[in-house]
Amino acid sequence: MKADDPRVRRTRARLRTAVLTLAAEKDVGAITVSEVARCAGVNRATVYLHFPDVDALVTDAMEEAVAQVARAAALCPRDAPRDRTPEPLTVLFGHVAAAAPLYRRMLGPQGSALFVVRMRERLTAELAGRFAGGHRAGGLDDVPTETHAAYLAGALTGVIAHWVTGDPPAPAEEVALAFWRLFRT
Amino acid sequence: MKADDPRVRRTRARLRTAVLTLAAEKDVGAITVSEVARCAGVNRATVYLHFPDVDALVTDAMEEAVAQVARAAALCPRDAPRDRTPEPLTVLFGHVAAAAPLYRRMLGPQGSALFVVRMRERLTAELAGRFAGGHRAGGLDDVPTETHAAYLAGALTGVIAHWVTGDPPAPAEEVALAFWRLFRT
DNA sequence: TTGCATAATCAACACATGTCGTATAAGTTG
DNA sequence: CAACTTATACGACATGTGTTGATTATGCAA
Repeated sequence: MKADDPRVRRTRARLRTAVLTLAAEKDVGAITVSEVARCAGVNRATVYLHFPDVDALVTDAMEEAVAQVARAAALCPRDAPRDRTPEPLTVLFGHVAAAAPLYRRMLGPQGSALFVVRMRERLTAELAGRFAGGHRAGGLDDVPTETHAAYLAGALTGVIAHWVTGDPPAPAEEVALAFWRLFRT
Repeated sequence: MKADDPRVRRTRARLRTAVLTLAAEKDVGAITVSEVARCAGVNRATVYLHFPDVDALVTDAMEEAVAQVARAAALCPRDAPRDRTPEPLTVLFGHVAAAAPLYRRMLGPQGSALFVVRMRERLTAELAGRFAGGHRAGGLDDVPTETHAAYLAGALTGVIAHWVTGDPPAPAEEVALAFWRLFRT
């Protein structure tokens, strides 16, 4: 199955659009393969030619969102002042706030384990790359890079999950700064 | 549905045992309601009287494991020496190592979002309780307790997830110490 | 343009899900 | 013991899941 075949591109695009359409109007966890196929005007069996299950399908559609988060996180300069949220982090939390219903769904009990895993993996990889070679403060140079990255990726995921499921949700600015303070300590 | 009705207790116990039996011999993510009912010698419809879906069923059976992790995490004295892993943390990572296949499954792509959420929630609650009233170092007293707890709960979850999915898995003491160093920084 | 490769369709399969209404039997209370 | 409450069993239902084999059509290349 060549990814650059026009037919493949067309079908996948249709599926992605269908998922986002459905995700906007109903419980993401309740999206079914049948629905997506129907909504995309594609045969149900065809879906299985591209994705093993509905989770992969949904996650693929979310990939872009996840990538944004990961990139923004990696952009944070680690030596920025403790009491001012760095620009990329503000952007990150703003992005999550804008798509809050989606994140609430995906990170909540109805969410997708695959989504959580991908988000953490992506964050971990991005942060590990950021650490490579560079000196880390606090005598942490002997902590494995990967573990350090996983620690922070988990911390960020945890804060976001707790934030978006909060009622009422705290202001993005506030949470962003709190996270930054915790990170910079 | 009274929880102390002998019939209810019997049925739930049967279901819990059935889940653990099945989990030991096959992919946790592939456990079906039908199977559990069959294995427990209970009618399939009866399962739905107690649990909304298979995730809740599995998570219920795992509750004890999660509780252990949360309790151990909360027991860590925050002023212990930087370069020696505190006892409870050693116990915690040892416990996870012992049940590694289960955690690998539950925290991995095939895992249960509900399990992840419960684990994080439980950790967050336990840690928040630990923070209540106490003074936190590093000028973090103005960071919301809940956010701080969510940060650490996520960090721990992240490190564990990354650890148990590693191939080959790093030694428990090593990861425990790395986590402790990160926490104590 | 003609053929070839293969993506997509279609029908059908066995199985699982979640939800009924009704019947049975276990447990509780008088 | 007898009358009640209600957990469980049972059968049936519409729907979804993955998968398969045969068929149609689309895109590419000689």
